Amino acid sequence: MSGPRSPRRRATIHDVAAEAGISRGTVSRVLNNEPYVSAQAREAVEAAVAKVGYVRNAAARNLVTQRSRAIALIVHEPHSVVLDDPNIGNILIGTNAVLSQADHQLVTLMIDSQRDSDRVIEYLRGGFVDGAIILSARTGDPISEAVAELRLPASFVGHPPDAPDIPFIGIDNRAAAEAIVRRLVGTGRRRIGMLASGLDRDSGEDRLAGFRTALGELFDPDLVVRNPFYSYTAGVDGMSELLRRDPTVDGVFAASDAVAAGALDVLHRRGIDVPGRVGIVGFDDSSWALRCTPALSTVRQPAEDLGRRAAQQVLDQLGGTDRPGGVLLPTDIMWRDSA
Amino acid sequence: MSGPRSPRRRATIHDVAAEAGISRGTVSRVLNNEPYVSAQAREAVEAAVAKVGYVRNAAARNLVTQRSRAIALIVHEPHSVVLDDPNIGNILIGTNAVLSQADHQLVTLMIDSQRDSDRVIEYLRGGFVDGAIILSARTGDPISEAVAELRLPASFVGHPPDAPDIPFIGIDNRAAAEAIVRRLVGTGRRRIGMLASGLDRDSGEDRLAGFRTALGELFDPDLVVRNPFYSYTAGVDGMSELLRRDPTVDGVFAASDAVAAGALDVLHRRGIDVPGRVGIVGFDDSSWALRCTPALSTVRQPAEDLGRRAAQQVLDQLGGTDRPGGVLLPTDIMWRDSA
DNA sequence: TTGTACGCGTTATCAT
DNA sequence: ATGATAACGCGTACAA
Repeated sequence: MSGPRSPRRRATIHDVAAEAGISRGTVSRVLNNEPYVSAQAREAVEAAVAKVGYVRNAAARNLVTQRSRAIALIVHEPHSVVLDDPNIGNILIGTNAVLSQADHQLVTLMIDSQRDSDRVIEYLRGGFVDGAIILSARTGDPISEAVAELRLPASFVGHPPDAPDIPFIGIDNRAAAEAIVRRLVGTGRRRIGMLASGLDRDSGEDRLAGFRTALGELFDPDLVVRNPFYSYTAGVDGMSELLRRDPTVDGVFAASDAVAAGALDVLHRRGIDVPGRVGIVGFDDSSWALRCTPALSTVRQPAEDLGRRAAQQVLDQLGGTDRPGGVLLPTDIMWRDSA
Repeated sequence: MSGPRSPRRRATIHDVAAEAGISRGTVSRVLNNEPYVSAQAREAVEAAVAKVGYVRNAAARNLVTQRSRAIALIVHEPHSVVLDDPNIGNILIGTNAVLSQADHQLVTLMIDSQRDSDRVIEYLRGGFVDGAIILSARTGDPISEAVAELRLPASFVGHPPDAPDIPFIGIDNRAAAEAIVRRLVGTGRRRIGMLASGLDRDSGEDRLAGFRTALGELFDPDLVVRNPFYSYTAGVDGMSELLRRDPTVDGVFAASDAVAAGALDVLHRRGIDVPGRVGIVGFDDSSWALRCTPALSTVRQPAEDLGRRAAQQVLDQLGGTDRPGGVLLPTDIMWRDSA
């Protein structure tokens, strides 16, 4: 009942033309919904297509049109981090929505090793995609270099790369951090620490810079605990360390909600009341924020919109519009119960 | 300093051949590391490649080789669920590892609308990929049908599809559920409820069936609360409903760890001791499990291995090996503190 | 409105 | 070991 098993040759335009008794040119025109085809020819082609089971060959089409109608989203992270990052999912949603609308296929590529990196570069070079959106690129990234060298229409999200004139879309991490920390200071805290993460990229650096600015005189370098990852575990470890350094801390700025969640659990476990004795704020407004008790005060990062805008930037470049520069989206403070 | 801006024509083999002063055939041989090329020719080609900045065109190559060396991973879920599902990330890791090893590019495609579905089918048809791995397919899925019709080498993960002879890789949800629920019963609980999710697919159905079998006489249909999603929120709502239906419940089987986490929070909030008054077990052994207090007893799902095996199944088919049938991987019980 | 014929950039076959 | 040349399947001027 499952039809012939042999992988019989795929039908081509040629076969359709023969079946319909007309030329290949006309068949092609019908397939591409071009004008100047008689209704009669159209019908004949459609019938023939159905009969021979024709499906168009993308490689051949791409070869001649020099386009693939596909856009890559490159996630340049160790895989384990990908699943924990609440923003990536939303960025994906936004990107896919815009691309889908424009009839482009989003293909997600992940890089988890040198080998992956090389292969992805080959993939980009090969012309499998017409453009790329790059997440969390680091400085001196081979991917960024390849994109530049290929002059591939691209947009970087979450990271203003080295070159100043390259299109990117992000948020002002520094200003956002400064704003929420100021507000934390406004609640009367004086010994405020930071659980800093991701210092190998702009987001981490900038949040720390904003923290420092907001604190001014109050800033104490001893109260900054560093951890490479934006993770729950980083929060657990960081908070423990922070309490060790100074048991009198009364405020905490966590570099992300996941970090804040870890810190919160440490505080709970030690019976330290939040926000009574310690006020804590996070960053992202991810699903963690509402899952915490008390609900986390945090910076809302417009992740989905970031994805939409990045996709749009790439499409614009494809459409011949001039390369846009960088764009910073505004952030909001979601003030809840943790501070 | 950033080089010419004009998108000058990409160099082709032809250009390389001209530059090196040899034929295109030899250039192609060098590029593909084929034997029977003189060291001299090899050098000349390498120099020419560097000089003219040649990169091979994938479309042309795919057209003639009829292969793309790319494999699709199709995530057939509403996007919002994707980020919450802890298994997907691990499946991805496993799949990518195997494919990377075999020098194939993994491209992740997500489907979040009818439009997406149609486009992805077009993508598959177009020959952009040599095979596909399909996550959480549902019965009667257009994607599954397209894959079958195209005779595309494929492997379904997490779902034994309708057709009995199609390759898939999964776990025995029913047996796993039965095992952990038996163990829960073994702790002396008598009023055990289930927070059932994902009933529109095999995993949900099978876990419920296993639950029922394990309970035997103890089974009470009133104690099964259904929710379409495997989410934290489903756990919150479900647990509330369960307590409403019978405040004396002393055991809960949550269809996933996320669901269990939600249920646990409800229990905490009402001051119901776990595992003292209520024992609760989950499913997945995801990052949720250890994040809960008390740590969750749960079924360990070998997600990464699922991904590896699925990838291998596809590669095997590509290699001409016979289509493998379905494979069920064993699961373990991680017994911790929540029951 | 339709057909013809060329070109897209590679690989593969067959002489040499 | 290397060089011609024919596919691969499609889009598209250009001619009719």
